[in-house]
Amino acid sequence: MSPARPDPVPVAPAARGAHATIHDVARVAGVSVASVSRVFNGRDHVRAAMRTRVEEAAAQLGYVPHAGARSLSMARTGAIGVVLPDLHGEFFSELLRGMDREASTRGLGLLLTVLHDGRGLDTLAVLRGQVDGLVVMAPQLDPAVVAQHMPRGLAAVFLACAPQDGSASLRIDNRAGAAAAVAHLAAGGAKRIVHLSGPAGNLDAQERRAGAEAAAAAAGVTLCVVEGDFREGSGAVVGECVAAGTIEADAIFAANDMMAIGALMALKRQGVAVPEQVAVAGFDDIPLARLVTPALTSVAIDIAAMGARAVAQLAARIAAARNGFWEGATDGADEAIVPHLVVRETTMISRQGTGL
Amino acid sequence: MSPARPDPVPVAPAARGAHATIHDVARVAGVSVASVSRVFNGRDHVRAAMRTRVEEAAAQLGYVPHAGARSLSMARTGAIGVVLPDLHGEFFSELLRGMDREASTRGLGLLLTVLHDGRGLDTLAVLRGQVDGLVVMAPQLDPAVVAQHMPRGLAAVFLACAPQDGSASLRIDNRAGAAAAVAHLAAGGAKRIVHLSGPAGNLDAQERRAGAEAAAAAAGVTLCVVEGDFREGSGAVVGECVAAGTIEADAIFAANDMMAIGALMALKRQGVAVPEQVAVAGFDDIPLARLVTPALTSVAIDIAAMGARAVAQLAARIAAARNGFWEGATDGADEAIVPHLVVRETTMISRQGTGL
DNA sequence: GCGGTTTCTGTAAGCGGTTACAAGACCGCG
DNA sequence: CGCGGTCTTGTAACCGCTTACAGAAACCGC
Repeated sequence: MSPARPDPVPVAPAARGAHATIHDVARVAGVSVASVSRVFNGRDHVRAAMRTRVEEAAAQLGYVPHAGARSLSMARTGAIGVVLPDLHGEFFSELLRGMDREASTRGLGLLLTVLHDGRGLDTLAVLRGQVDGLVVMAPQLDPAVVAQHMPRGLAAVFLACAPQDGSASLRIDNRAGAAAAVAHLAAGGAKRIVHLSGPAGNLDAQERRAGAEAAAAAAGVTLCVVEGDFREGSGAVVGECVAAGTIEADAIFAANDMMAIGALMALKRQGVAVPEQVAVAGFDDIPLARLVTPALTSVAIDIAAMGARAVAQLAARIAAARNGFWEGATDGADEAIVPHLVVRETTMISRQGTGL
Repeated sequence: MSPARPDPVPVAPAARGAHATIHDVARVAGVSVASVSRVFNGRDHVRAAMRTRVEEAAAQLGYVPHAGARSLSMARTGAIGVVLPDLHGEFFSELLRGMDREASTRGLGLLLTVLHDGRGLDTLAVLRGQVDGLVVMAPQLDPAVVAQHMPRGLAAVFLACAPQDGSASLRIDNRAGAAAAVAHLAAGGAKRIVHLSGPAGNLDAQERRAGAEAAAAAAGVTLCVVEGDFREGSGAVVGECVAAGTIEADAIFAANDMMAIGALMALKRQGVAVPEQVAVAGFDDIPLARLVTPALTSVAIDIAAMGARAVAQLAARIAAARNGFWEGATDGADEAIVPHLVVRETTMISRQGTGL
């Protein structure tokens, strides 16, 4: 090796289009980088004179700290990863809205990752070092597979999907919600209820179905199940069938609102009176539910609150981890969110005088 | 200084809850960190034997590269910042959906930042070093202020707001859309149209209003403007007024669908026939528009496509910047998205036999 | 005027990767 | 067997920032 290396050159006059670094500020202000850092982070003792010199230099250079570098040395990114299934409709805007509300009060950003049908879970790994924790919602996936792909040691909260050990989770009490809807339909006089379920592989769908079946049994009414896909189209098909008499029923309970609305529209198109001839209820209580005519009875979840809660819980776990409770007894922390029934026109029957 | 410092200790046996680093992998595999890096990044020549040793060590330790460190040394984060006004409803889920679609095919993540009413723009600065570029949508803000807060040298695309110099922008041709709606109402026989505008400070609102006024003038019909707030409530108020005759009108053109729906519901409640007595049209064509009864005529924008386009344009700018075109002549690149009218029941009038 | 504090400020070692550069391994050939 | 060239691999210098630690400066009472 040549004894004198080619002289590192002080370099970087912050010209070009590039950004000024903390070194540029230090040089211009005639102080050390440590001092600049102190000025920007407050806490430490810095003399007023130096503070103003640094601030002036920074302003002059248009210096903005580099979040990436900062997060690397502080081992804290200030962002949380949100992993969601393919986004559709109001459910997701509400969820994100709630998450954002909570995250922004804590000074956290939201890094969105959508699990598209095909590839997907590998992207989870990529998140290490880019986020402080993860909120994962993947009702369509096998929990074991998800667990396997989780970056180890990263705080996580699971939302509305099968619980993982060692991680907190937030679940919707689908059974209770579905049961409430079916009980309500039965109380309104329905005798033959058709349950339009979600896809068989989906956990929410399974639980809602179970709740519906339990309530039907308890109320002594018959319940037949038709599998749908959570989209308007499958609701329409069932609506047509009921209207045509192919399926004999006096009430439809759909596992989500979009299917309920599809059914409702189909019934209307076919001239079937709702709720007089067939009552309809959905699940989720999307904003649209109260706007369709007749307004749709639905099982409501405060989606935004759920999102906010998930973020709050994650923040707590992150804090705990930072304070040394490594994979300690901090787990558990499973919460179930109990939905409530919102009764509207599609079930306002008084066929038996027992309607609510 | 003591001549022998306290011996740095090789440390970090990847135990604890922490993650294994590239050094751990190197140590276990008995190679240098450079080699591990090479194995993980493919490109370079590495002998098969070493590759497998490294891969085994990595698998054994559950090693996952640290995105933060990686982005620091490569000066590329793999994420783009999305800055949006307060999220509401389907518009945003569609927008995000489109952005995500485009971003994920390019291997980019989406870092969401919502500009809440009060504080806000300072958060933009925080993004430096955390994202490779920014898609900014801030129709409610003064462009000059936004420009001032932009981290210098960061690629950006502005969405549906006043153009910034040096940055690309994507705009909705609000004038054309509003004009089409008003022209359609006039063609259907409307003589006195009330335009329910958005908040005065909002650029979209201003442009839609201008388009409506121009079209009304061209068609020789009277147009009176009432300022709303883009939410259902203000639509309801105007609906009530029209029903009560406080405002005399035979057609309502609202600057967005939620207000149109609010008006529509109010009219229905008051027993005013739509479209026979009063026609109604909205703007945005949210999914809800076709589901209300009667179905709402609206000006449609392919929101998801717009989001996708914004991301694509940003990706192009980022690539350009990386290739040395620093704030070069690459600017301009302004695109306008022309919306189209979707005619539905609320304007299917044939009062004059001229209805569409 | 000097040791003992207390308060600043600078030096340098990380954080976890990438990568230019040079050194070593290996090969074919005269 | 020595030599130039091609592959592999290791060393170490960054990327931009934080922070433990130590040195300098200022202040104090004697």
